[in-house]
Amino acid sequence: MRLSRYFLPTLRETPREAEIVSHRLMLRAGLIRQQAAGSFSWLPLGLRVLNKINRIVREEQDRSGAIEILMPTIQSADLWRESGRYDAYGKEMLRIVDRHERDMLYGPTNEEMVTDIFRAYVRSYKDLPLNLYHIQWKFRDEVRPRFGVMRSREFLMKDAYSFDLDQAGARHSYNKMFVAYLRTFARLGLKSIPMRADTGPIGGDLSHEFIILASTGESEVFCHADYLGFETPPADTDFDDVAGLQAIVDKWTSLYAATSEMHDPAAFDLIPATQRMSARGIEVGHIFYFGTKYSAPMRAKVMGPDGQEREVHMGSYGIGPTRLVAALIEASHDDAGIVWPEAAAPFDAAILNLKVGDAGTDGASQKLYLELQGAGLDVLLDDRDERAGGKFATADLIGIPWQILVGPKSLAEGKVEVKRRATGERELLPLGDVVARLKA
RNA sequence: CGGGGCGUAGCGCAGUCUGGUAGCGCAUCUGCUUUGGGAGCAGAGGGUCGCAAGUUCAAAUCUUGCCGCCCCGACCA
Repeated sequence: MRLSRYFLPTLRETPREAEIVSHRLMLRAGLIRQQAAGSFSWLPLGLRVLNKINRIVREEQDRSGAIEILMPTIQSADLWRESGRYDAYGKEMLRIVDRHERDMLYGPTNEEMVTDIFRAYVRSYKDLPLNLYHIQWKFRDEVRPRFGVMRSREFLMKDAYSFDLDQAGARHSYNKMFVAYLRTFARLGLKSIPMRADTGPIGGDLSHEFIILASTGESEVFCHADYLGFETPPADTDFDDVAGLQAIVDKWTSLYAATSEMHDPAAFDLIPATQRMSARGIEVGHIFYFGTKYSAPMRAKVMGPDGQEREVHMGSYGIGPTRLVAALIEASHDDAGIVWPEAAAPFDAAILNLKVGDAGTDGASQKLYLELQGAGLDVLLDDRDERAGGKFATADLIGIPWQILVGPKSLAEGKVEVKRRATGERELLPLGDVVARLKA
């Protein structure tokens, strides 16, 4: 993409309403625009990041055996009356009446709807286990939206729903998501720690929040420092290996870890003092097992091997991609701007033509641009007729992992300077070596 | 929902107390000079001062009502 033809509205000054660093940087780097309280448009650069996150989320959901669908945002109130949640949910749910005076709602979550899909088609235990997920916009009419996309009213959520014949099966489904979540966050360059959680309005009796540590995090967390050294389950993990998965989950739940709501100071004090860690954290995922909470009132049953009908055991599993964008920034930024992990970066590399109009730098920039694209990289070419300083500031602000400076001085020796955003390291490389360096 | 704050050019702000020509910086546009870390000079464009009613010869400024946004608390992916 040529920056001169792109839509990248960066701001030099921080809009007044933005308080936390991720919100400030998202506005300044031109990722989002606020449209109302807790409601945001995603601008081109922000959408790129969001799409990259979604792709990783999808890959790990698919790897674990979950299957993608897409359900509507607007739901009928009748489904929610069946589960009893239409009255229970409260004012957070945005209720709408259509032209025929039918009660509708903008979905805050999809347990009822997915249960309806399930019961319409699945009759036999032989079709289990089943895990259906979608990535869809949700609306929760928060009392107080804040912190930009961290707590917005409209937000994107990956929500998965598992169906099993019994509790043991459901436990395995839960463990699959548990491992998939560990992998998803790790691939985004985040160290996540599963913490036992309150089950809240979704209900149920087994639940974990996945918390990433960030000094500006919204909640206080307490955990054993050894979690930071735990290894992420590898890509070739066998998700059908019941005992193997259970062993991974057991390991990742073996040490103390709790958010402030679930904190037990006595248990925390049992950790050796050097390994006691209290920090700030951001919740990026939440998983629940809730048994027959929905299958019972909604009569989602299958025939078992013994010829008996029984209610399926369910779980639900959420990740907020829009919130993850903010969480990534909270976890990784500096005074100059965002420092994207490579997996989430909107572009892999930026070429900075330091003297637009100069035949040498113009030609070299163009050549590099085509070469890097040909090598399969997403490249942003800063070909604006602007001073170099502005280009550096923009590139740092939007956090592209690699910056390639094409200026007349180094070019005189046939070289360009390659800079890493994360470390600030620079090296002078012959033009022809750039592709190999970035691919390495 | 309780408490507090703020709405003036795209962004950041001054002006409001004490009513009297609507300003500053950045951004934008034009020209020239510049080009290795947010350039310099000269010029230009851009405003229902959140909305409405009221007071007044006169309202960004005073009064009342409403709307929007932000922060703290309670609540939450």
